Amino acid sequence: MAAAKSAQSEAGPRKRRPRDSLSRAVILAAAEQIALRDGLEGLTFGALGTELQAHSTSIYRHFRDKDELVLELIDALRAKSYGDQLVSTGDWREDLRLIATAIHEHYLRYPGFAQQMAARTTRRPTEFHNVEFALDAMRRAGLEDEDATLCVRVFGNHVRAVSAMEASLRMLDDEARTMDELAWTVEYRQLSAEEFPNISRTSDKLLTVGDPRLFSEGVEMFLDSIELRAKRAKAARRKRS
Amino acid sequence: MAAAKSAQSEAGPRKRRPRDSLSRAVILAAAEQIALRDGLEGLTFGALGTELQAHSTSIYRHFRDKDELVLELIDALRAKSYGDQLVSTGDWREDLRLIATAIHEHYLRYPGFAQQMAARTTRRPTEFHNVEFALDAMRRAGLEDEDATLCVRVFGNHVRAVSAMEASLRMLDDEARTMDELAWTVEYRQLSAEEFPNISRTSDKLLTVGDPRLFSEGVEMFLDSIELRAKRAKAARRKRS
DNA sequence: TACCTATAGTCAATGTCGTTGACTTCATGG
DNA sequence: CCATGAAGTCAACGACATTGACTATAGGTA
Repeated sequence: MAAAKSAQSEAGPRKRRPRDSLSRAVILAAAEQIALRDGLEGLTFGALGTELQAHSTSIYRHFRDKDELVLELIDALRAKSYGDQLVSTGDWREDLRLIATAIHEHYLRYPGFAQQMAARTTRRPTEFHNVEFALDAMRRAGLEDEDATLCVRVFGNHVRAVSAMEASLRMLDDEARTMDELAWTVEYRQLSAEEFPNISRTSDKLLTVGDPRLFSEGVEMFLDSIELRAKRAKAARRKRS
Repeated sequence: MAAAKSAQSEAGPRKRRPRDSLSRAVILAAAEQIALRDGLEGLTFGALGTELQAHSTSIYRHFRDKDELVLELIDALRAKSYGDQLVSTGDWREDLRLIATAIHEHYLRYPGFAQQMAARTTRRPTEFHNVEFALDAMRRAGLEDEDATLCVRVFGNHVRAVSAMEASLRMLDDEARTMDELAWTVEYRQLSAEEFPNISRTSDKLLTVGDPRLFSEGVEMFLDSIELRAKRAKAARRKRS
């Protein structure tokens, strides 16, 4: 109730931040701290202000709006997380597993950003590098350029979309998640055998939603499918010549 | 400036809604109208109040909070959209295409709900029916129960996740979407051929993010992969006996 | 050195949300 | 015919992003 006007914990006439002590880099670092600690929903201008010991609206001197800040943050996190890990092993299957795993783990590390990371194109070095890396693996698998560009997109969409969905599962409140998981181990076993014969027969084998095997098996199925396409292309080439 | 206190467009002392004229069903119908017209972001309690000609907070007499309302709405839309369309053709590939297409189209029809529809388990008849339908197709494809349950999940996750991602693309403001699409037709063609040889070579063949071929090709790749698994299982059975 | 000015940080205010608690109305049934 | 409580209303709250007016200050210029 004394003199302290704003939410400064200690007394004293809260001082103004020194000039030029804020910058995009400083703000992004603070944003990363908050995102790691509280998730994306905790990343508000208010929280940023507290973290920076600055007024929340000072951020508008450096970013046009929150969207611009979030996009920059996504790119920074991506570069830091797997920007330097993508080194070819020489084995195309292993390389595609590598990039899929890197993206999957990255999304699960920042589940609050997963949705935006999956859907948007950042057109930044990290993204270019990913595409180049995957295209090269596809070529070594034996795909023609047409198939390679198609498969890069289909495979990339799969990896990003499924990772984002898994991530969004982890963002649910405990109550909702528990209910959802329970459904697959309880409710599906109680369905009538006449109406749902296949579910009844296999109900003890049904996987729960977040089962870790799902992602890796999905990747393997794509790899098989790519190999099949390469064989077909090879056969077509032989026939033509 | 006259007597009208609230935002009623016409004069007159806005009347109270007759007792018991609201119900979950009435509110859900209004919510669907708004969702169709303005998308999920337009579905606010304020908008619901206007649509119903009722006070926004009256809704709390029928739904605990907004989340409960949204989940109910998702289920209603799903049942209406493809609850009765899933009739087997006898051809397992065609059946899996059928359910994939139904889900894909449904998600694109309600892009604002796609994220929530993809991630959450509703454990309602429509969902049970989908699983049963897909399991049956897998069995007819020749998969053992272990593989069938796995593939149902992997395939289902793929379809829902990719559809949700495509849907979320359509939710971006025009500005962001235009920029993102332009990237694939312009910026990727300007990358240096030394640093990104594969991109340079294939840049005229790169598909744009929302290309309709991507979804159907992804489905076909999965179908090929499922067929391959079935063949392997058959071979293993023959060997064993 | 003393002043100017562009810029960075601050602050108060606005508008949009979801949600709450205190009201008012009114159909029912004792 | 009044008491009860459920259904609709309303004002207010707190969180949020964003805006425009302000104020202090670093760096250049006279």
